Amino acid sequence: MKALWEEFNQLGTEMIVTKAGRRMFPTFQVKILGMDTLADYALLMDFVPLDDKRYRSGGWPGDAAQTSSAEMGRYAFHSSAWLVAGKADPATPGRVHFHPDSPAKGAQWMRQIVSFDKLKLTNNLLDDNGHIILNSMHRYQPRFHVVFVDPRKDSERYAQENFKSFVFTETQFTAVTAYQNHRITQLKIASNPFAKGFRESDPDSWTVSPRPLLSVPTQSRSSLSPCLLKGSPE
Amino acid sequence: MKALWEEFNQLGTEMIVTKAGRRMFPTFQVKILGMDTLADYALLMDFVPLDDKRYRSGGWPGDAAQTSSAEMGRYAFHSSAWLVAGKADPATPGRVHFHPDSPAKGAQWMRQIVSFDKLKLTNNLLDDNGHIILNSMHRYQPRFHVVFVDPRKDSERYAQENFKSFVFTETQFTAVTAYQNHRITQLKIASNPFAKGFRESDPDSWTVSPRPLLSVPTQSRSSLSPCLLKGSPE
DNA sequence: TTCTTGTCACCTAGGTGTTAATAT
DNA sequence: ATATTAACACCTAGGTGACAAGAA
Repeated sequence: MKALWEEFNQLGTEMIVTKAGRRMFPTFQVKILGMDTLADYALLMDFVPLDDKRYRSGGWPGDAAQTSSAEMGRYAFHSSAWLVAGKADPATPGRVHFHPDSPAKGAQWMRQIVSFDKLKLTNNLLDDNGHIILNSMHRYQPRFHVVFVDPRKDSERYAQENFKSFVFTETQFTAVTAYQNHRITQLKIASNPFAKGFRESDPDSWTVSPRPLLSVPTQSRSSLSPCLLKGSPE
Repeated sequence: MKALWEEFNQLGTEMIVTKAGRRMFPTFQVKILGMDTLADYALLMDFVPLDDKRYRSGGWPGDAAQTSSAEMGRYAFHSSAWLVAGKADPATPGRVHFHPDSPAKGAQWMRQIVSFDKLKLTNNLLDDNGHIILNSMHRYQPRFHVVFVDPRKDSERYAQENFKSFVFTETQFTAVTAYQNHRITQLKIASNPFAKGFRESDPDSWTVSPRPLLSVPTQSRSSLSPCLLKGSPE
């Protein structure tokens, strides 16, 4: 699903945040290699601000080249640019999302793709469902962490060497309470099965190729320790 | 939910088995007390034959007292008795269902009621979904086991003392591919939320009392170590 | 004006007993 | 005859963006 992340990223990925908590789409998922089969690991994610700015939806009525004709919708006027609205709001409570299967053996984690589809984003500063709290209209970079559960008694001493972090730049996004770029909306509708109700193309054409994905297999992912991971998040 | 199990048991509980696997209803669930908060435990269930017999649906056309008029359905003729049809079929592959949260700390298990709602029963001898395999038209007794995960290196030596088993006789049942006793069918429809589509009573009456449960709080559960458990399965 | 909230129709995903057809 | 199977309508449970109303 790396291609899908990059397709969103080229448009400027947006993720909805709600009071109750909203899943990410695409889902962040990884294929893991190189773990000690018999050792225990915890897998988790967190989110770091990409900058210290607050954004707002900008209007470029004249930019007809970027936003041509037909696919222009209600928010098309907003979709052409993000403008800096000022300094970032106060940082949200820093939370971490443990993959619910944590802890588990290396063999278990490597058996198949690990999916963080239970992770939810919220803009409620007082959330007590354990969801990730983000500021709307701010940009974030998801991070993935692997923590080795050290069996030694004085494991605290080795905390620094017992985890590795990974960043996939194509998964960065802007948190929003409503989509700003109409092209993002259309791509979500086209690719998220739960949004199928808003598709309006000829149903027959979906039968053969359910998703109009770009077929650009660009290899631009970044990782702090690429040797440990195979593939990339979905 | 102990009252519900007993209500079914008084009629002769039946559980559907299918090729794909079918949940049990009621769900087996327990409230646990007395664990070591910091120790690891695995929780699991298995099923033992209650006897070495095969049953068949018997008909007592004359028993009008038991099966009176209105609630008689298509299988009413069958519902009045179970007849012994002969010796038990060859034993099914003996399987065990680990609660999916296993292993976990005692504190985690005791935090709330533990529910075995992921457990599924099948009659497919070649099942490879890890479901519990049972012979249709045979009677079974569910068992619940608590296994202490011994941190000692030679933990195998203490295997015998590191687990305890519990039996609740009100959860015994006959495995079937289709319900035989029409009263069981009606009680399932009345009490299982997923069968709500088959309820046909006055919708208004459900508003106040969603389930016509018996209010007989008979205390007849058996347990090999009652002191460890509080309450009973649902 | 711009952003946020709550409700909604419309989906996915999967658990029910029913029913008709098939198997034993 | 009796038991099993597979397709089905009808539910629960919850994930979508649209939309109208509200807030800043």
